[in-house]
Amino acid sequence: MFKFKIENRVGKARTGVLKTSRGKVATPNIATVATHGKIRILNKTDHKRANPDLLIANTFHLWVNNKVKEIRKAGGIHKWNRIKKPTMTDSGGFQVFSLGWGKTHKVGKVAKGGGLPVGEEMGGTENSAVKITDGGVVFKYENREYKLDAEKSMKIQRDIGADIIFAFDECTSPAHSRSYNEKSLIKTHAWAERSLAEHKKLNARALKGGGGGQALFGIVQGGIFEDLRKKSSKFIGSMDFDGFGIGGSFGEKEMGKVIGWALDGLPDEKPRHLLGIGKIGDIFTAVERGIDLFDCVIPTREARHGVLYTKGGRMSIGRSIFGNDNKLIERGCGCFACANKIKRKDIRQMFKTDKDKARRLATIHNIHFYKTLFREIRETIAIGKGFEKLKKEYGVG
RNA sequence: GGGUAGGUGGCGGAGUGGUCAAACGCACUAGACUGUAAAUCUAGCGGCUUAAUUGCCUACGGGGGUUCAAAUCCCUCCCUGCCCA
Repeated sequence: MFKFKIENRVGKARTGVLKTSRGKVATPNIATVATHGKIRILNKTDHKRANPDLLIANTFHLWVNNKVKEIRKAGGIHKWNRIKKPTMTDSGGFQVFSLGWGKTHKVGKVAKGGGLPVGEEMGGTENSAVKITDGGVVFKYENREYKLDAEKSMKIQRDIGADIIFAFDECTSPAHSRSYNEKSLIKTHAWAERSLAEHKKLNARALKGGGGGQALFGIVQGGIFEDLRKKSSKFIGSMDFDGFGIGGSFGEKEMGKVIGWALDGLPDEKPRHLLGIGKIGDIFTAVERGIDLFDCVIPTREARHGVLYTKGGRMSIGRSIFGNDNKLIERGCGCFACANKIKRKDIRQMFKTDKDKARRLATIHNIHFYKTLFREIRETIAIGKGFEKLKKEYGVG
């Protein structure tokens, strides 16, 4: 089952409800990253404590770690990890970038500043780890080769059995030229058609066999180029996807514009997911342009690295100024750590003496923080006021 | 009492005649992290100074000596570990 209903609107921003067979997700919302099927460092109990609304696992990493067979035998990811939360899987398209050009160019998907590309294929031209052809992609990963394409990604994602899956695409690098993006977009569009066709086949078979259907989201690419983004948006938006992902790379500065172009040709009534974005400021930027869903490693990865989020700002809790800070991580926070009266100086100390525990508590706190952020965003949209004020509360603007 | 191994930065520990303010760890300090190569990575870490890796000063248990030159060789004293009595 998959349904999406928009409930409130303020300008282009909207709230809605996504219904899956694992439950409802109020939007806007963020999927917590659970690459290998569970959130890093958290145990079973911690997952309940953190209680994320939505999870996203990763096709490529589950596949190369030989987990897919196990998952299929167990009857899908929800039975395998025993986490009954609406779940998505990414297609492996991001690894085409992160393990390939991302390493060559030494950049992430959001380049510092903006104004890229700096030049034609800047920062290196040898992408030896990932070979990309019209047909698909060959990854050289840990001394083995893995061949992935649209059909294969769909099959694997079917085996994993998440509620929402993504089309196979190529995420380009922020250092890629216009001409590279043009050629890449042709591939991504062809792969979108192949993904959709394969998915329809597999989904029909699954539904006939009494299994659960999955929703498939197509992905808009096009780099930082207005015409390419709009073209992709129109092309992908006209296809029979259940929802859409905005993928690819850009610079910090042009993010808002790129999101606008990428949403330009999408049907209004279907959900839009901004892939891999999750800094607080970026979330506000995206929500006010009409994004419904996000996913990002920031809350969990930074937690493990000792960054705790509060409305007052990010705290690198290892800093010496917190050595004597008797305040709670955040006053009024209802997360497991704060409810247990963990003080800043305590968790700082714990990062030295019991790192795993500190990382777990920090992860739970940050997930809770993001949940609160999104709940408040939804509330301001629902009552039609307070969005700008909320931005300020979160130190944005 | 005899023997033996040692004493280097906050700690552990390289170095055994010149290129040493001194490898490498740890600790400490600061920074990064945007569809997880990430339980990770970067940088700094004697003092003062400079636009600068620029310049100066202090350091290898204490004292003395050999040498153009010593943490490195010699003498002596002190201290520590271990073994024997």
